[in-house]
Amino acid sequence: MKRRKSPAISARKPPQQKRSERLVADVLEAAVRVLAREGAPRFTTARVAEEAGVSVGSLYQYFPNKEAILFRLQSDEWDQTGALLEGILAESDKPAPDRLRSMVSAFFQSEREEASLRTALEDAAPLYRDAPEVREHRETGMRRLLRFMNEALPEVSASERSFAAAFVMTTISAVGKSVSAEARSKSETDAWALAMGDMLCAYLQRLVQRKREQR
Amino acid sequence: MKRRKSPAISARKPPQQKRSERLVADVLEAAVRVLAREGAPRFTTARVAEEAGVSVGSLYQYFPNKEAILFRLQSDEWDQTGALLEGILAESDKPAPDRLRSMVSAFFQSEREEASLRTALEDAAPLYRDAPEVREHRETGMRRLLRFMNEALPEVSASERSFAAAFVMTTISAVGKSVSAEARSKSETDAWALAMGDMLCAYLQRLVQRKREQR
Amino acid sequence: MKRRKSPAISARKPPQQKRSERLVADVLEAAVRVLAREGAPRFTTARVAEEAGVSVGSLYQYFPNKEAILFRLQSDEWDQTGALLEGILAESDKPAPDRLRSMVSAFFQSEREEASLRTALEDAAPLYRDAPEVREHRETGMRRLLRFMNEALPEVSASERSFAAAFVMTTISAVGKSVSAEARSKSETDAWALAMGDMLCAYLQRLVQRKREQR
Amino acid sequence: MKRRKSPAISARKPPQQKRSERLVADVLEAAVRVLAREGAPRFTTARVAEEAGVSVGSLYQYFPNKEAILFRLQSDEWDQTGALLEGILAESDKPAPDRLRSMVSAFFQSEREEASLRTALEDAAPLYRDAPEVREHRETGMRRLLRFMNEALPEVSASERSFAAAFVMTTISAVGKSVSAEARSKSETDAWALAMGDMLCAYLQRLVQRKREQR
DNA sequence: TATGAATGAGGGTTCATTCAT
DNA sequence: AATGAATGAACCCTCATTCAT
Repeated sequence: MKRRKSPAISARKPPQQKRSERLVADVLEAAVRVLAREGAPRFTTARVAEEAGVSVGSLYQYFPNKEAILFRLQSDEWDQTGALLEGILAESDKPAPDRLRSMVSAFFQSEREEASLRTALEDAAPLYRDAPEVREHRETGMRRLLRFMNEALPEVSASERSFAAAFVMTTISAVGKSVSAEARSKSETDAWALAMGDMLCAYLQRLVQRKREQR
Repeated sequence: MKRRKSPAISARKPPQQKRSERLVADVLEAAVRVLAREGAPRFTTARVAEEAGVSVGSLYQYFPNKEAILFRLQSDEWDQTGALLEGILAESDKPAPDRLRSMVSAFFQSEREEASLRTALEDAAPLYRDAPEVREHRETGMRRLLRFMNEALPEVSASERSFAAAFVMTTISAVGKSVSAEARSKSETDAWALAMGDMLCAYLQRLVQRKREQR
Repeated sequence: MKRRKSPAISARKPPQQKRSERLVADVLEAAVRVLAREGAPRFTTARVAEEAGVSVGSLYQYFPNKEAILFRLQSDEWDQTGALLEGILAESDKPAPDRLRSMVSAFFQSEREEASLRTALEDAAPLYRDAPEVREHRETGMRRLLRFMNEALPEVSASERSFAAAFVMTTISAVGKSVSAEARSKSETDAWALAMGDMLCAYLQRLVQRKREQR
Repeated sequence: MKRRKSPAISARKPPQQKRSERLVADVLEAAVRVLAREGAPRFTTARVAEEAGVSVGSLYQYFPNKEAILFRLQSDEWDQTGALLEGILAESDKPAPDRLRSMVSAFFQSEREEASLRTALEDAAPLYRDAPEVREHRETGMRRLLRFMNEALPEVSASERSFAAAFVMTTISAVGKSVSAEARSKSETDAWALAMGDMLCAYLQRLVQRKREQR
């Protein structure tokens, strides 16, 4: 596919006054509602502005374009979830497998709770996906997981650990999306999280065993 | 998210004549090229018609709307891949785990090979996702996998098997998408397929062991 | 000044049918009216379409963008005037100075006759000025004038002749614009043409004399 | 073309305080930079204000609208160049033709030196052209040139002199614009000034000769 | 049956100007 | 006096779909 322009996506200016902060917050909340209610294809700046009770002009004073709003939504979400998951992975008093399971469960539930928003954001991904800012988020996430992996798989070589981290991250995040897309109930989501936890622990354990057998 | 109109998506009329079949095929091939070359947002009926060397009018004789073309593309793809994977899973002379691994590998590679098309189709998913026909495909896929699971996990209860099938299917398909989206090399894709095979086998094995321990 | 994108400006497709030709003609005529009536800043595709009794969509089927309409207007005008002037300059039975004077007069009058259009087109020049097609027109004009100069100034060196041609061309065209901009009466325009003719002839004569004195 | 509203264009209030003068000067300098850097279509009040380090509100305290800024730029330029040229034309110890040539040269060079600004101002002309203040400038210029003509062509009738002045003025100014638009080098500009000087002198001389022959 | 011209609502974005603070 | 947030009409352009030929 031809690479298409991916225009600036970062916030146009940092809201400096109370008034502006309120406006930015209003816009973002309105965006969430529009996205969830109307879906990605009907997510337009005009609709967001109207929903926010604000003029389009004002909206464009704080977001350089439509993509920026979506990216901001996604970015905020990543930040929140990221912090949550990091907290879980860092509880060093618990055994590593338990932490992994908890993390998966927390992640799946958080995806499920705002399923319609998640799906819509996913649909809108083509609009912000190519921005360089996205990389950073991904890398931050990777660093967090890697820190956990270093602790959980000390015997395994660095390169293998690195691969495992990428593999686990992709798997969790991809399956998480699917779980939210199918909008299952809380208990059903738990079942999925359990299975995923099982599977990942089995995988990590196998990595360790293999290492031991090599000696 | 509000359920939006999901207009008819099935072919408008079964192509009854050689001429028509040719036309439908031309359109679909053109659609693939347009999608891969221009991406989902620039996938328009006009462009497809032009690429196919056909008039828009003719195109609308055989497809009720744009979504129908996309759905047909996806549908054909599902049919093909489904058949391929079923073939692999059904090779009853090989051990089940080997078959599972082969299947994952075949699937990941097929996703990778037409990555740009896959990504574009994924981007266009909101346009056809809500159609009822999609369910059928999913169910067909499930049936196939279930048949394999019955054979691979005979000791496990039917309900557990059913869940495992859904879980495995979702995981493979979700991660497969990610793999194609990142457009990795053949060898890198192999590494991912290997890891995924490992992980799934570990998971299934664990299901069996747990059953045995319960006795 | 930073160079800004100058998107394609040539006709989108050659009108192939009677119907289309009619449409293109209607649009161009409407464009002339809009330009003359409302001025360059209010020259919008919507207004042109409405004036032409045509939908915007149709307009965009034959012109890739607004600039293209303006360029086409200018281009047609250049073609017409160019042919007219070439005819005058090529009347080899008349003395060269007479031809030059006739040419200036014809040019000034043609500029005056559609003064408001000319002014508006001039105002819109920034929109099409950077297109490569414009160069061609200028070069065609230069070639024509140069042919005349070769005949009128045989004694003068080629490089001097070339410079003189550029100089004469720029002068006539620049002053012609001013004349039309000030929308003078026919007789006043004649006076200006006369003066310009005098001046140019004096200039050319001086070039020749200087050459002779060098010998 | 319909006469469109030409809103007040003169400075909103005479800057009475040092602070205000500074602000007006800052805005004008910023305007020059914006115009030269971004071109006429991107010349916006917001950009000018930002470049000047001033709020839009302040800007509107001293200029009633965008056009006023542009007009002021043009006006200042006219004043400056006018004074320069008058100085040259008034050097009564030199022969008239020499003065005329010097004047042309000075004018062409001054146009060339700030070519991008000149072009942009020219592009913006539709915005301020219709203002009555423009007439005054033109008339001031005419008075200056006329004074020179009276001295250079004493034998010629007043009406003829008057016409000649208008003709010379228009020619120089029109061709000057073209020269700056094509952004030639200093030496090339000199060549053009030389030719223009030659031509104008030949023209004036011819006027005189014709007068003498009439006697 | 095939064509492709025609439609026009709707999309994203800009900008001159005002006015509450 | 100075600020700069807010406005919203207006702009250019696209595209799914129809229908006269």
